[in-house]
Amino acid sequence: MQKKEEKNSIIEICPVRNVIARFGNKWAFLIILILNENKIVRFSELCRMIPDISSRVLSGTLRTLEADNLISRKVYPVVPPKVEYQLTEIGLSLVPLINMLTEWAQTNMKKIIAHREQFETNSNAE
Amino acid sequence: MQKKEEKNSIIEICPVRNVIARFGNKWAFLIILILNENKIVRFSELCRMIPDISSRVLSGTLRTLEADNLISRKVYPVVPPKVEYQLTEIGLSLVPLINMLTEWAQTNMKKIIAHREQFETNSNAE
DNA sequence: CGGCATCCAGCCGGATACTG
DNA sequence: CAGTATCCGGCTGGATGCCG
Repeated sequence: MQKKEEKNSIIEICPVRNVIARFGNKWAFLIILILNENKIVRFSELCRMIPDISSRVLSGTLRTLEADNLISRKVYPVVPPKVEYQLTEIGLSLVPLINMLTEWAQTNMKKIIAHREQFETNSNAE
Repeated sequence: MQKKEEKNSIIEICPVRNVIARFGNKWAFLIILILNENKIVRFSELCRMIPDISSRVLSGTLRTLEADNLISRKVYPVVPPKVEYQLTEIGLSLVPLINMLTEWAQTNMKKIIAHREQFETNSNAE
């Protein structure tokens, strides 16, 4: 199961990245933001709010976030099934950071993308 | 070159993630932090400071960061070659955010990992 | 020294189909 | 409704070797 036990340089062990890497995936930030705005959201609502995500990936992402206790999952034993997701306290405490990242990105976006395009043009031209 | 032109849902276009995704990779954060502490670092120094990274991946990551104007690359036309990397202003402006993320991770790390392990145990047991 | 070329394994995310 | 099962393509990251 865990085979990276050997590669224990200071950096590979570094638990910070271990933690951060979990929501560095494609959808985690967005899901956290949506849960923050809507407080309690059902699975199918998330599906509709993020049209590009497949239910397989959505459920996987939710599972990871739940495992890390960033979101909580509540199942109602009814038919048809009903499952609600919401942020935990830890998840909530992450929201301001995500917002700051988002603001930073919005602020610097234009310059970054412009520079990126120019950089690639130069690379190709050279 | 760019074939995702069609998939232009609100989210897929979302430029914020487009920007953030670039340093959501395995080494970017760490490199930015190292450059912040050492101001000016040569390629081989980075190699030594991050023993787990291959030179191929390191140079790729540096290139991406340079393309986005987060770091600058200065080549000295000497033999043997000498290349120095340092943060740009934009890169520098990102440092506080990374530090906050790091602090957040350090604060919540233990709880998160504990919860994760318990979660996985439950999943296997059930 | 600072890369790039090549090759390759593993994982991530997407499409589709099916189920309690 | 809320997933799981299966399959699969592509990208990321790692190992190695070469080159100006």
